[in-house]
Amino acid sequence: MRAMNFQQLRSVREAQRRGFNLTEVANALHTSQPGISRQIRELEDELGVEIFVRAGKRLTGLTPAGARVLPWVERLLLDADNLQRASEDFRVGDAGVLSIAATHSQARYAMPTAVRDFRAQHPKVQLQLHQGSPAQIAQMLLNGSADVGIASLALADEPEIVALPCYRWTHSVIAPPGHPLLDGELTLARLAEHPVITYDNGYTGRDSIDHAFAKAGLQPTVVLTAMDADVIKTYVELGLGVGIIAAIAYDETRDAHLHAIDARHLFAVNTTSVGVRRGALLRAFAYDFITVFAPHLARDAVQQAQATPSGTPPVPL
Amino acid sequence: MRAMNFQQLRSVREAQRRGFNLTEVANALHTSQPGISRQIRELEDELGVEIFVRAGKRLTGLTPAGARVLPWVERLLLDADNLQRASEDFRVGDAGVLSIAATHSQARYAMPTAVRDFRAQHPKVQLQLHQGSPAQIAQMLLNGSADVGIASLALADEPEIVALPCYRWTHSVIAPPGHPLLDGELTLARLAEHPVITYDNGYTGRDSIDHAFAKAGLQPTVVLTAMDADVIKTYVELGLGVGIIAAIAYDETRDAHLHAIDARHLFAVNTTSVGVRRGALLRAFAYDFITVFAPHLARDAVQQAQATPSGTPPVPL
DNA sequence: AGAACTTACGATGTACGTAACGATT
DNA sequence: AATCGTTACGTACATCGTAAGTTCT
Repeated sequence: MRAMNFQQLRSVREAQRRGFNLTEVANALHTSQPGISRQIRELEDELGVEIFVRAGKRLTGLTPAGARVLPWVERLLLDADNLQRASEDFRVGDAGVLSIAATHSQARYAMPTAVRDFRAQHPKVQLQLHQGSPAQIAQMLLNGSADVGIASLALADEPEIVALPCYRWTHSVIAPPGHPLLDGELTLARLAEHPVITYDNGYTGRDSIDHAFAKAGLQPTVVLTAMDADVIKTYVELGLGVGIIAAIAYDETRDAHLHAIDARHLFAVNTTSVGVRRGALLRAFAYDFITVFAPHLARDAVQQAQATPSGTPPVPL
Repeated sequence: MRAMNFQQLRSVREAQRRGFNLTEVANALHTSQPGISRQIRELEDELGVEIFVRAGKRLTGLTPAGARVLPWVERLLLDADNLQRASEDFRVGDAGVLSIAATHSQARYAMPTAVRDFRAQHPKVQLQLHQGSPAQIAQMLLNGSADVGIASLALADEPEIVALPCYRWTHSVIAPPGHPLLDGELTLARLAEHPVITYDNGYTGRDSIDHAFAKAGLQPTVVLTAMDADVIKTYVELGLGVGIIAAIAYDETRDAHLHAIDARHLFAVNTTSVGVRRGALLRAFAYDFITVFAPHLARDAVQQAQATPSGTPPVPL
């Protein structure tokens, strides 16, 4: 009696993730390519169903059966991880690794106090802080390389990720001392007369900036974009233009050589969210971190949200 | 690199189900007892956590870690079944076995037309009809020996079972021709003057019968109880008393030698539910059966309900 | 003494990597 | 010709059942 095993499941999952290239899968799983080939065949035999479409000898895609079956493979492997993590809480108690993926803005301006408090509470937990775009953060959550993601609402696009709103923030305009924008009322029209430096597409509320200008029928000259406010500030100091950054990124004492004007009346309010993979169990301290970062998100609330709330069973049909 | 495997998981699950008696587990899983012992040890080693409490050599209970870990073991095995079933739909198409557990009343009076229609739609599906008490039905759903359960709302007690209301029904009183109860208005007080024959505790709305009498401060003489209306009718015919049965169980032509009086004004309305295990994927035809039985329960609606709606993540804390 | 779990051991079978082969681009 | 997947094969290791050993009731 030969039964399904986890190595087979991993092979199949990885084959899909790596675009059906078994050689690549073998490298990723640190084993030989013929081994992978066999594992996949064996699972297909076991289930009595072809999972992959084979064009001659190459794998080129998923069969309908494969598409139906794969979500369950993912779920099974996710649950296997959950089982491991559930026992880790007992095995090593309050020690371990917490991997957080965040955008630069969050890591630099929103998270420091939470990280400090968390470290005090859990000195034995090693923190890994990964930076990336919201899309990269989502990817890290999905493949398990990050436990917690912190970014703007963009995470909510992915159905397998639960995004929990943490706090709301607005933009500020920054300019060098003496800049004409600093006098008088700040309007979109006046702002659009100057060269603008702001965030890259997809980052930190860039959408709401674009949207506001578009809605007003204005086309500002964006002379430079960057992933983070520090870079933007640098170029604003150099006189390349005025900056539009998250209000939280301006510090009156540290950034004394720049002036900030509240711009909350110009651009839509933004929301920062904590993202976690749906259905994934986190270590106890990971839930603690979330609570430290956003006090209204207690463990129960997060788990409730993760449990699979909206109609998203692994199998759509 | 030795990894977790399903046999270990099965051993652990079965050990809990069978009250920590490994010899019994070994029989249930058709293997040797030392094998089970090893499987359990291996999983504990793998997870680095003791799952079972050992008093000397015997297993006596779950450790706190075990209690935390076991729901994930269950989930993993459930998902493994789901994976199998998902592929079965492709492997054998519209063939297979559908196991339905129902109370006698449901099987005898509510299900026949649904079964007939279902058989016409799915001639290649073998139907297994199991009878049992609501508690037994719940048990069968939980251990996978039934796919679909049909019973009164009692199924809803178990959080791992989703009970979907199907239809509502009321009771009738039956009596032999010429019985004094047949003349005049039927009241609880008059009913309580006669010996009563009705369902066993826990069956088919027995609760609502008891409750109605208790609320009226009456204590009827229940001279005989049975699991099903056929037995009750037999003894009512013999003149042992008047019967209280589900209205649906009285057929005017077949039961011509008995008279029925509508008793819906005396006892609370009852609800019959279809129960399925939460988180379990069913074969496509199983969803079809549910829809045939209760047309408002389409596949999507059932799956939605199964997905884990109310806050019941596998791990409570 | 008996029931229940563990340890020990030997046979069977499974898993995996290397190497050779076949097919596709 | 190069890339990619399959087949073949031998070794190493894992699994499982039997039998003996140990501990608790």
